[in-house]
Amino acid sequence: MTLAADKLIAQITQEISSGVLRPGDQLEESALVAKFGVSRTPIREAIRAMVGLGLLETRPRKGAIVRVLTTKELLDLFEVGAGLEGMACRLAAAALTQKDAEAIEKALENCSLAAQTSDKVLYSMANLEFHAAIHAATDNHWLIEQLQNIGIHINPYRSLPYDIRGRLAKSTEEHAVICEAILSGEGDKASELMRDHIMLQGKRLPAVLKLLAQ
Amino acid sequence: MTLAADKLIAQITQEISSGVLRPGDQLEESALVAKFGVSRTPIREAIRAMVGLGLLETRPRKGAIVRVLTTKELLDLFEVGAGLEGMACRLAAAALTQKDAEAIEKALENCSLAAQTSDKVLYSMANLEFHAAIHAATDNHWLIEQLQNIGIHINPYRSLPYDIRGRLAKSTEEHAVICEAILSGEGDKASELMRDHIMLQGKRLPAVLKLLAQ
DNA sequence: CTATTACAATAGGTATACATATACAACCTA
DNA sequence: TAGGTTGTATATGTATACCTATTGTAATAG
Repeated sequence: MTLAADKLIAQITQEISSGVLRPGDQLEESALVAKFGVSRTPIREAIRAMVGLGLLETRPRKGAIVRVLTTKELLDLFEVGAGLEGMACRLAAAALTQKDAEAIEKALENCSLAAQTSDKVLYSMANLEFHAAIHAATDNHWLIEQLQNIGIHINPYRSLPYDIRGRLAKSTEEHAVICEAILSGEGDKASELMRDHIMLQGKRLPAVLKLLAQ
Repeated sequence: MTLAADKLIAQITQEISSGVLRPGDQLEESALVAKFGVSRTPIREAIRAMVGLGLLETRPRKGAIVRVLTTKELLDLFEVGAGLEGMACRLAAAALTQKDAEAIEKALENCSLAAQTSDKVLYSMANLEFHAAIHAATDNHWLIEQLQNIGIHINPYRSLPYDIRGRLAKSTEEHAVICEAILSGEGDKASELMRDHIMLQGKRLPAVLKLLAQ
């Protein structure tokens, strides 16, 4: 027996993350009423919750739009994300269990396979799996939540980051070194490697944004 | 013309942060209706927004309570907070302006003065000022938001952390070393010092929680 | 005396009605 | 013809009514 608002939050979040809803898009309550077949009350509750999560923004009497991030804000977000991903590596190295280690290695293997076949969609999934495996290994739920939230925010802006020739193989190599550092307990080293790994993508962000703006 | 829900969010957040509302306290909608003189609609909107912010939690048909953090969750929160505070130092060292430097030094001086007079309330304020000055110097608004949110969460649990003899002076010393590292551009060093500085308080958290539980 | 069930009261979940501000368009005036 | 003002339509903000699930209490049965 889930609440109507919770279902709406999940659905709308998914649409934002997947790019169906794009930054700046207006969310008209009446349209959502028609679309989801519920009254305005749960719609408005979902909207307010997502404002709290930073996914939407509202202006009085102007309704809700999907939050638009400036290039500066996105770079800030990347910076924090890179730092948190690094932190995750450090904590993972310190708290690693056998199960965690196996999950990370499995994900790394999937990355490798996807990179060999140059399958971008598959690689994207394996990439997420790799990072998620590290997150899980931290055993720090607050950190995991923050990283998930940042992922939702960043996702719409990284539609085509893997188009650069040879990037898949390079990225997998970086993953391998990070994985090795975590498994050997070198938390600080893994942390810095991961931060650099993420910031590398952040550096390309302005170019990606230019493409998306066209 | 601010929205009713926004005012409610600010008010209730303040009450949580200041300890008027304690973790686990029930927020009855009818009581809030009576207290604030608005209808249930904006009340519920405020509640949902604060759920998104992580300050409240709701169970279906059971309404909202102030989010209760287990000791584990609080330690996780401290860990992330320490990491982000460290990150703030690193970024501050990299982006420091003259104005920022002066603000940090001013705050450090206030810490020193408060420590000399052993004024715990004054020290608490100066301490916040010191950290806020570093946050501002990062020029990373996302990071600042996260740190503020974590502060709101941690605040209710640190009512009496400065009772340990000599802690004020010691803490100020640590601040001084951190300040020096930032001002001299040693970001990584400042980052680690700050992380240790925060984690030191985190280590004492279980003891503090035991006191609060009595 | 205790345990279980049923009923009632209460509080949250949803729908809808009402109020108001904003935006757009049309018309009037200069 | 251009600009401003006014009116109307629409969408958001707020209030309230209705419904349902949960909880507590009381009564009855074992």
